[in-house]
Amino acid sequence: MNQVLKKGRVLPDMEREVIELFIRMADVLNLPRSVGEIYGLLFISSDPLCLDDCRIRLNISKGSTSQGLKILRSFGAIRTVYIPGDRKDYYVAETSLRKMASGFASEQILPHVHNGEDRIGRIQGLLDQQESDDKETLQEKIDLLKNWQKRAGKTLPLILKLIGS
Amino acid sequence: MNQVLKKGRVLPDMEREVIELFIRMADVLNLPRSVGEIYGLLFISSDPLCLDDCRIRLNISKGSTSQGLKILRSFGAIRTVYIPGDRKDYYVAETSLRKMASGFASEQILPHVHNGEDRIGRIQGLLDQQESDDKETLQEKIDLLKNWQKRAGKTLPLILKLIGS
DNA sequence: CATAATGTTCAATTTATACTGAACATATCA
DNA sequence: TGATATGTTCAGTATAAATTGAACATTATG
Repeated sequence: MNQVLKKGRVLPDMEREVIELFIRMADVLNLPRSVGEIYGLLFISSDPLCLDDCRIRLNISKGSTSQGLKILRSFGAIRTVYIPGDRKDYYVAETSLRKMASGFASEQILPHVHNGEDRIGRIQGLLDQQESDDKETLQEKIDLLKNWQKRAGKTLPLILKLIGS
Repeated sequence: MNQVLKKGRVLPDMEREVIELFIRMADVLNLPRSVGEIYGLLFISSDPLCLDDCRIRLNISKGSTSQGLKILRSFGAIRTVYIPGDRKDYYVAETSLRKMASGFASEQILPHVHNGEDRIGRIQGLLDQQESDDKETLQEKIDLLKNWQKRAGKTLPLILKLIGS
């Protein structure tokens, strides 16, 4: 099939459905819609696409496309391929669930976990310098938080293991 | 400590921090801010609170409070307690991570998983009734999607197991 | 060096989502 | 029964987030 025609044609039903699927996934993962669209397009595309390919086929702006690709790169959901004699960057979708999950965990989840750790530390500090009649009860609750935190920290890597290759 | 005074006083630093922590958690889980606030307040409160207690202390609207409590009830993050001689509903925070995670999974995650299953079925249908030169490649990709779906379905219950009691 | 090609950034705008508050439903009480 | 207390619903509004597009970097090319 002619490359130019292929890139130029409107999205057929199946591509639409696949992209829609990834839009929903993006939504669940708290990622912008455009990120789902771009990943879906790259996932179903038979060859690498550049920024403009995505922009045109999805009918979204340059800025959104650039941001979207950046986010996808940030957790390893896409990978750059070099095409000789072309200055543009071309992308393909990474298909290893393991890689993506691990990238997503470390880039999008861990920061929140660490943020939570900090905050719990600060809460403990506030309790320590406080004199109150229900100090013990409060301490129990903070201990509960610490326990959740610990379990979250341990479960995350286990999940990645479970997801396998 | 006097019950009336206690309920009426402004939120002290520690409660603020705890609530802030749950606001962040709610954000990660794609839940409205108010849901995090309400859960946080109930979590740190030493006694059950009714809708109006939450509304007043958090300074949010009746509607938000009602909706938030409904969402928290929907996945078992809070529990109603009966207080004799009072017509109001009183709530306490559920503290079993297991219960909450399982409720959250079945109420907030599984519907998306099922939705995805449906869509993948539809995509397979579209491919079946199509004659294209790259049919095999596309079938491989759909198979990949099915594989992800299957692993997601199997991993979810395992996560719940891991989280333990 | 000037021009063109490519990608990034960010202020302004649009869009999606959550929140508000008044009207409503329901239950209790006098 | 009418008045009061409690909670829900939902149309309108406010808020937060994503998107746009033009200006700006950067790099290549003639």
